Amino acid sequence: MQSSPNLARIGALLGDNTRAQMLSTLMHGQALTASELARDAGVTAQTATSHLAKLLDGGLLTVHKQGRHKYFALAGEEVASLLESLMGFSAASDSKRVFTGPRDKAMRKARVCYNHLAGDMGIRLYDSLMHQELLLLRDGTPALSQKGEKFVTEFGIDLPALRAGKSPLCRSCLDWSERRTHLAGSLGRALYTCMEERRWVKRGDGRTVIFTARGEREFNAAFPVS
Amino acid sequence: MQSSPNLARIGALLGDNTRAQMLSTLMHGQALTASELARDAGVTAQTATSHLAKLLDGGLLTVHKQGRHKYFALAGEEVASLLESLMGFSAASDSKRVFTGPRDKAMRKARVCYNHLAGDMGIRLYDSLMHQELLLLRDGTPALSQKGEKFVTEFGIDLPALRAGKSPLCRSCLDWSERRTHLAGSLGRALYTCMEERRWVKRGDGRTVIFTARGEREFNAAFPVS
DNA sequence: TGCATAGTTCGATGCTAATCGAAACGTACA
DNA sequence: TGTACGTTTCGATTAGCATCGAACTATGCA
Repeated sequence: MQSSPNLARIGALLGDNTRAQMLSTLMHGQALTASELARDAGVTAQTATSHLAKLLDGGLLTVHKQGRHKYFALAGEEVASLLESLMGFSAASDSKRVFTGPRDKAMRKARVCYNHLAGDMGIRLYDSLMHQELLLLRDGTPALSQKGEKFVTEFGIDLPALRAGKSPLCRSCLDWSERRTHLAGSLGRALYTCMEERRWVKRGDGRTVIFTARGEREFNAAFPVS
Repeated sequence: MQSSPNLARIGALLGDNTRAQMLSTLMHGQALTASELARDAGVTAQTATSHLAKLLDGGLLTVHKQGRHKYFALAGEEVASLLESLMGFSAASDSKRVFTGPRDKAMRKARVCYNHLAGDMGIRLYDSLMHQELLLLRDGTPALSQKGEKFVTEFGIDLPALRAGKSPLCRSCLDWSERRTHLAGSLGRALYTCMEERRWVKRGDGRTVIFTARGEREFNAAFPVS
């Protein structure tokens, strides 16, 4: 009768502070070991184990064993995207809490979301790609135009390698601070990686991304908006 | 440091069976009284009161008092859309549960999602509007073309009245069964209402929507796909 | 004015789940 | 082979919260 067990199940999974903290941390995009996650969340290893087992069972995480370590990561873009919208909703409805610290300002400008660029700069990237018609919407999902394929290849991206991967090339992801959509997918991640390699950006505290002065200049030149 | 309290807060709200059931029920789109929701969820009125207070406080519901009754409804499209994606995720990851009953089949074909049409038929509607260029994408969100304005007016929709309302005319909503986007917003709701008035559809169990034979024929004629 | 019904508040109860200490298991490395 | 470290299992404790009975307030109707 009720499809609610579904909802309650996933809700309960997200509803615990420790697990929420772990998921938040994993939104950075890196895979982390059980003990790193435990330390970060401020619980003992035993407790972390039980939480991670639940998150795995719920399909939110994947694990990959390496020697005596276990690396945990978000199960995929979909999970990241889901979390991003939840956090967005939460931030919006949570008007009591004032989000005006410098840290928050940096988060709004640029942050990483499962290894792709989000925040104001993420949206500028998306808008620019759209505006230059490097990216087109096909059935509601973004796709590279021929011009776009040429562009990203020249930018330094190995397109065939990305296509060979199992995750989709382009996905859109809803930005919580701007309520606008930006580019995710393996292409989104590759673009961000290129920016790191070019030293346009470096990671700040938490999920924040900091543009160097030169980085921002070159970003604006490469991705102009109207 | 952690933006997790946000996540945990909303998660905890959704993580209770009774509250999840209430939200599920409210996804039908109708506003219901506290006692109706209590009965539907199988709890006493006191319990329902406490849950509804929490959901209100969390920004998921709105209330509107009428005499000695209190009508509760989802706080808006965004909430509905959020719940829809959560349920979708849940259904996808929940591969143990087999979703093959006749009821589920009906749900996949057509259901109501906060008073607009979802499921297979919802997507056909969206695709048809796009294909006929009645609907265009502007900055990623759908918008009516001039041709589209004419079309929906002739279909029997009072466009100026919708525009006067506070909720946006067009929104896209992600369909959990099809993983595709369909039309929400006040226009989406108005189109569904028109279909009910024309007796193309009637409500079935839960959120299911049943097309009459004539209804489906006329729907297909009005909204052809490629 | 009085009665019925909708909704709320309070307090007590019971269940679920998070937490950690202790101890085990498994892998790496010397 | 032994030691160190990452991870897991088990059991006991505890805290939070959903639930309901009982009593209260508020609204509508006769």
